[in-house]
Amino acid sequence: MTPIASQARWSPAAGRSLASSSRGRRTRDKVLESAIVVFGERGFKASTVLDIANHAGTASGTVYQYFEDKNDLFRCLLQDLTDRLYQETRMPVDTNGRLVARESVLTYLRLYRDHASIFRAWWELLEPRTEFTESWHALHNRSVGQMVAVINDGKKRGAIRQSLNPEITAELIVAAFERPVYVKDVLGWSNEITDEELAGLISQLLEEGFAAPI
Amino acid sequence: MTPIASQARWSPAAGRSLASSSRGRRTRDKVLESAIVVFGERGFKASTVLDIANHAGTASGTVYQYFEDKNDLFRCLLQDLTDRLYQETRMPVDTNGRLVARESVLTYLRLYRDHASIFRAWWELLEPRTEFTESWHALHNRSVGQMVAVINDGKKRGAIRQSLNPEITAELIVAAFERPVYVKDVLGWSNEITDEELAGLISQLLEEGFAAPI
Amino acid sequence: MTPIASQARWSPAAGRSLASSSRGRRTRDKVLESAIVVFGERGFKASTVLDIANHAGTASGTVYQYFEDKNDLFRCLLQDLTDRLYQETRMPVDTNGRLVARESVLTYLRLYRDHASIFRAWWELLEPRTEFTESWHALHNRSVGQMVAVINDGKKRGAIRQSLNPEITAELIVAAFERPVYVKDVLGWSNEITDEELAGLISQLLEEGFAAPI
Amino acid sequence: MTPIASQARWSPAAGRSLASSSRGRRTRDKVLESAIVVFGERGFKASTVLDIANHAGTASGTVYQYFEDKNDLFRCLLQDLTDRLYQETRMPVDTNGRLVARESVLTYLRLYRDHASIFRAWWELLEPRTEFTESWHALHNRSVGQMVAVINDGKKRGAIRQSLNPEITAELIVAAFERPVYVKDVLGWSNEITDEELAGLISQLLEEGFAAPI
DNA sequence: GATGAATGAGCGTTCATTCAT
DNA sequence: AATGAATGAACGCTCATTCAT
Repeated sequence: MTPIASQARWSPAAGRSLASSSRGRRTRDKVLESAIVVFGERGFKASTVLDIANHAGTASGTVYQYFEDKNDLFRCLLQDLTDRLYQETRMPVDTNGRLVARESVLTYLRLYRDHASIFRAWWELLEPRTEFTESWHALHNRSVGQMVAVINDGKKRGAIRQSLNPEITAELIVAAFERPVYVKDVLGWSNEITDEELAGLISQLLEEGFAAPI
Repeated sequence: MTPIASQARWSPAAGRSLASSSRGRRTRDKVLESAIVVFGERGFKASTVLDIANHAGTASGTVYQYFEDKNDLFRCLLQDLTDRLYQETRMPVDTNGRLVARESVLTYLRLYRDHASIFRAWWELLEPRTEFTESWHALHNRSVGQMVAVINDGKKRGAIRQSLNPEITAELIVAAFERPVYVKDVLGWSNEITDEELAGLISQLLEEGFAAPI
Repeated sequence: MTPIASQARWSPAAGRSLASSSRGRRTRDKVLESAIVVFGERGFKASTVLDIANHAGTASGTVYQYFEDKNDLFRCLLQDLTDRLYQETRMPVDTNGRLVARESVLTYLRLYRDHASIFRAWWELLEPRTEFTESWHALHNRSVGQMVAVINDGKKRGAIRQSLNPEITAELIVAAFERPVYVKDVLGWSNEITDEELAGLISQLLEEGFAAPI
Repeated sequence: MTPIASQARWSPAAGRSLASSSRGRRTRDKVLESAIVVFGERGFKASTVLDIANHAGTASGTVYQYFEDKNDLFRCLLQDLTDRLYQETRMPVDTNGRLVARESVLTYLRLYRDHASIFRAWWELLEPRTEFTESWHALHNRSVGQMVAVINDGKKRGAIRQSLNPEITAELIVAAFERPVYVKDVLGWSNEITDEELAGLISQLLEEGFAAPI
């Protein structure tokens, strides 16, 4: 449906290892985990390599054994995240073979929340345009593409009005659930919306709209 | 409806002038304009005071004649923007006395586009929580509040289903038009949505939903 | 007795005027007075030319009409002070023709207090060695010289033991009254010593010593 | 007698190390030594961090590995000094159990001379009132307190006249030996006074006064 | 005479990155 | 594999001084 991110998968940069010993692997993992925590707490730019190393209980130089630079560290983190995202967010189908948005939205919200730290850094790095922009775009396109599929399915079934532009509508729908979760989970501003309410509203919107029943 | 931002208006910090001579006013304006351009190009954090000064054709020290620091410069820019925003985005009423979202959304989109540079910096500064968070929140609440009014109006008229939670729905609607314009105008990723289409969809969503007519 | 400061008297530097019009004279005076106040409040280095100009109600450029630079401004102030000091602190003589220290010390203390602002800046400027060091030295030598005279007079009269080295003793005596007044009036640390007590002790020290009467 | 300085002892600020390797310790020591030299040459304010780093043969950043800022560097230097001062300047007692000033003054003078650079910076930092004022005050009070003890002891023995106010007199005596050493060793103006002469005079002053023997 | 806008050298400080151990 | 000391470019900001008006 939507093209998979075309960029090369992350792999250790020249001169950096993937840790062959188990001791090395443990250290590398600690660094990665610490990066998630620290990025989540302070954002990407405000996190220093020393912060991350300290949190991992290693020396700052150790980070550079496994990662070329701060960006490379994040690149690796991001690879993990997008892998999971691409695996876990598939468009579900209901018992009648209809594509349904509800489950998909719920999954997305859950993943977002679970990886809020990384999303936080990711957003920060979209601007000014960086190497991370493209992967974000790819993911976004995928979400939109899934929503387009739902809309087209609905149209075929006669449940959604034919005049609707699927792409634009999908963009709008995706925005409608992505933004609140960003504000809530990334910026940490508690709004009162639960995932269920959000997913419910999105479904309703697609299936019945907000108009009063006749 | 929604409380107006309570924070103090911007005024020159202690020791900074508002430029009494016309030469000074011209310089100050150049600095302000340059800040808009440079912030728009590189974002807030990546823009150095020297970048701005160079673009304005002045020495870096000149910036500090008029502004206390980089934040103060942005604060001033933001004041201008929010002033315009609060003035120009009022909820319009149609000939039958109904609140209508369409015009309001269009105005919002236009202002956003005109001041994309500032919005860009603003978003960047929301994280981690800064002094600019509150004013953003205030503006956001205002947008949501206006949308709540539209929904309640629709309910009273029997055009919107009674079961709808106005606050949550409004939040979702605002997200639906704010996000695309952010992505398009701030991040500069051309999507294919025109303002009219967006505003039209929002209206339709509120008035008829997306469901196929029976 | 002691050589008068040998350096040139202060006069307006090249390109600076002594104010010919009365308006100019008024401005110049305001600047001078403000400098005293501001130096007294913040010390020399921490006082900016703008501080002084603001306090005088003039523009910063105006200061440079009359003074070459910040140092020159202080140089002028210092000239006034040393003029007064050299005029007013003469070694007094009692009815029997004996040189007496008491009055001299009191005068010194009073002048010090009246011009604490300038002394404050002066001390600050002694380090690292500056052009103001020499004049300070000259004044100090004068004080010491006067004290030497008192001691020699006392010796001649048989009131002070012959074995005493007049120069060293004088140095010590001058220190004994200068330091407390510096700490009190310049640094502003209230100690409990009044001028009278100090002068009295100095006299007693010279005339009777601290030893218990036999 | 006099309360010991109550402030916290110096320890590396957050994020600064005490150098765990011997190479680091060597560097840190070089920085400390250089600071003493440079402060001694130019005073505190006029010494830049780069001056110190250059003198130590390191990069400016290296200074910040060990010290939070210029003040912190001085704070550390001061700790060393006051430690030695408090250890080494105790009020000595003669064979008859009498408190004697002579040795105490000599010790003080020696320490002062050995650490003239630091005293120089210290004095500079007393004005305007800084964090270093309190510790200076504490040390000064200690000196005065010791002198008060000597005077009271002398009174008890009947060697010093009863009418003398011990506090004021002590203040004056301390000034009498502190000031000349400051002028000589800190400001570097050679006066002709040797430590022995100074200490001798102070003793004589206390024990016999300056009056001629009857 | 007076103004105040403009300058820019210079400072303190940060932090990603390197590299000897 | 891990360390942490060392680096130095780069930034934000200050302020004495100049000069066109």
